[in-house]
Amino acid sequence: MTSLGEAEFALLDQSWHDAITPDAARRMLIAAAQAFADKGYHATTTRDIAARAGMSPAAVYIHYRSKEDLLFQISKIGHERSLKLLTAVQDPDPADRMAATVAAFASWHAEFRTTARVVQYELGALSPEHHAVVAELRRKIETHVRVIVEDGVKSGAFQVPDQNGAALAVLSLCIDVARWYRPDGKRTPREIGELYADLVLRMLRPLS
Amino acid sequence: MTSLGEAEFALLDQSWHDAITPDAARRMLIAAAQAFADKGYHATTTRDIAARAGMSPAAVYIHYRSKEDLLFQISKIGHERSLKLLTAVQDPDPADRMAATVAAFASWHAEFRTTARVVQYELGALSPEHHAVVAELRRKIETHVRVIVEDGVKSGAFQVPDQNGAALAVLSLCIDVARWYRPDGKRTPREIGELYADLVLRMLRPLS
DNA sequence: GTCTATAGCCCGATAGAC
DNA sequence: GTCTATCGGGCTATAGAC
Repeated sequence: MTSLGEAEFALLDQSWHDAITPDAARRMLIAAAQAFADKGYHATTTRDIAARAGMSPAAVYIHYRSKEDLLFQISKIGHERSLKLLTAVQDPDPADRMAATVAAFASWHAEFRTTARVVQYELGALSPEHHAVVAELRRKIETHVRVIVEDGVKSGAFQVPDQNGAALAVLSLCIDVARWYRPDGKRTPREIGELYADLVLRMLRPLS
Repeated sequence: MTSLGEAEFALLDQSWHDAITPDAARRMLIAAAQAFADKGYHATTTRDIAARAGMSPAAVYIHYRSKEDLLFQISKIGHERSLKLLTAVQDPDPADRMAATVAAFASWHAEFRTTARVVQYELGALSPEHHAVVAELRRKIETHVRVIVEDGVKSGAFQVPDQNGAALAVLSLCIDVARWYRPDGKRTPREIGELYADLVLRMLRPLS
């Protein structure tokens, strides 16, 4: 494993520390998240996951029911994390709230790109029952952003012809960071958050 | 097959008519594109593809070397199509050119969502040699958009703190349409193009 | 060009020892 | 809780008849 891989493991291990115990279960989940993010769920074998975690293929089934169960845990907790990120922003001014929300949401998709890619691109691999759980979390995320746009339009801070369309574009912009971001790229996650907060405020600001 | 599926087939058949002959090869390629877009490359079996095309599993190998070859044809021609879409816009005014470019690029990702999803989300499944061919086309697409931003900044039509960052955001916004667009959604591809052209011009316009 | 049949391989998941 | 060994099945691709 490269030192970049080790750094990423340490970051993810800290990030998942509260949610998953014991250690072996967490190691397996992080291995799965990295494999799913790299190659996609269907291209990943349970043997891949076990090898990344330094265990035998059968060890996957000690802590998880199936490969899909592993995906569900990553997706569910990942969605809960990103929703919590949004609800933590409490600024009463709509423009400030939008800027802080976009900065947090976009930079999360860069910093936790591994988790974010699983969250955003592997929905279709979930079982119908598990997909329904995650879809409910996604609705909450979408509503949260739409409300900020609506508040801004009410207060006069924003002026857009299509509020739902604008909210869709804001979410889309942040989510797509998980697709193009590379850890060795020019911009840090924080810089991406700042850049995007600025671009979104320009997009929503009233025409002068 | 549903009537929606038949309508989509007719659209794609027309779209691929010039590029792929004979008919059986084109039918197979369209079947593959629909399967890859629905479930992803790795989740799609050659049996799926053949069944969608109404042929036997072995028929895939009459016109294509492998499953990956089928993916490469879709990806390469899809990238060429979307690049051609951009170079067709020739307006001398940077703001008008950007608006027309974004409208065309975003609406293509909606109307040809099936092809676009393969183009944007299955790069990792290409062989290294095939990936290199497609990566060169992607660089041309990125450069094309970056030049419009630069021209607009030079002319004073645009004012942004980070030109590369702004070009990245514009491309990202259009590409992500392929992820969220649904044919039965509220907005037509044309309406999405118009919405996005407006939002992008707001984003790039000088602060007053 | 298209079919049926199948070779050869690898997958997800389980059994049972320790 | 982790291992080795393996089952049953589905996969990509090919062989050979028509």
